[in-house]
Amino acid sequence: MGRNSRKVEILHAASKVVSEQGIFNLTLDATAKEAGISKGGLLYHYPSKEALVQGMVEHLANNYREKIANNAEADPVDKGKWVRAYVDVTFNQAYQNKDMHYGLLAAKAVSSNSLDPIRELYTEWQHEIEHDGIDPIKATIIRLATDGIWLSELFDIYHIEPEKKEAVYKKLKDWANESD
Amino acid sequence: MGRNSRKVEILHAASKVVSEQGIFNLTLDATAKEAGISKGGLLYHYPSKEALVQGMVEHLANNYREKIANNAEADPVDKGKWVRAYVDVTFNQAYQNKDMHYGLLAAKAVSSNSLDPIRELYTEWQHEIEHDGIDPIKATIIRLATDGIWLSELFDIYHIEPEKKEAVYKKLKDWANESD
DNA sequence: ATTACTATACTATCCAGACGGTATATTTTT
DNA sequence: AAAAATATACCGTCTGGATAGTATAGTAAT
Repeated sequence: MGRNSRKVEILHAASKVVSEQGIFNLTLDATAKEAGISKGGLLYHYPSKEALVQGMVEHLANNYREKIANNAEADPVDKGKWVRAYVDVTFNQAYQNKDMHYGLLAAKAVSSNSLDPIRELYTEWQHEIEHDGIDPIKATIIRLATDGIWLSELFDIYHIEPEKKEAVYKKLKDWANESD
Repeated sequence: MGRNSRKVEILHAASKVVSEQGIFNLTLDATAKEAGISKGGLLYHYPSKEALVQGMVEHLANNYREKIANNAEADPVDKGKWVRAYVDVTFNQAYQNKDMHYGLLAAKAVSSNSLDPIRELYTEWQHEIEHDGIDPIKATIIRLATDGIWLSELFDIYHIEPEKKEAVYKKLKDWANESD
């Protein structure tokens, strides 16, 4: 219970299954096997598949929320700090650990309300971004463009060359720094 | 054979199943029932579930490609016409018929290469957008922001108020018109 | 001794795909 | 033109394998 509890390990295993074998293979058996426990053990922690997916979503939402909040807090400049935090975290941190992607896909596949924690999160961020001291429409566009990058990674649809991606990142950051 | 062939009707039925019941319920039975034919009849047209999803993806990719191309061709101003076409179609036409969404989700769920037609499509567009007479980075950002809107609709994650969405749309169009 | 956890065995359901048939054109042969 | 052959477009049933979830009998730790 004290350490990185088993429940979190199971969540990571589930993400790994989705990432390597696709949503349709996110079965209780596959997750248990990946986590190195028995199916019974898995069901002890998450009594149903839906509960497992719910756990994935809640975990990633909390993680993401914390990352962005920390990033915004650490920013010495107040104006535009939430927008910058959103851009920074999504560009630089979200890709290492793609749990966000797979959790989202799993949640979308399983049921509509399993996405509720994500909805809540986005509502919070949208509020911060619109009251961040910069033009709210411009701030929203910066955020949307960041989401666009994220979409392309999520579906693995197209790849912007690294230099181009870097240039996009720089320009978005510039905009988040401009007075208006 | 002459009219809106049965195969297309089946594709729409499959999209409807995904939209109303989620990916996990995209079964051959459910699709057949929705299309008003028997399972055997369905399998006559699409010999496997994978073939069905492949059909969905190809159909929506062709549709989308055509829409954007028509829009770009109809634009009297050459500079920025592809960017404007992308923004216009995605904002104003893609949402009515959400086949794009569900087809994409189904493809992502089924297998990696079933997304190939979409990849090809995006590669084409990216090329046009980067050679559209406006700053390629700015053009890319406009496109990414448009994708961001699309992501939010796809996952039904958050809703920007209509006036705000309209303002975003206007600003993106403005940018696509600037000389820069 | 209670809690946290594991493992095995089992049930009931679901689903993809195969298969054998039917009905109705269309084409070819005679 | 009649008969025979072929192609197209379905229908309904069956089966084998997979899967969610249950039941239960345990073990290890605190």
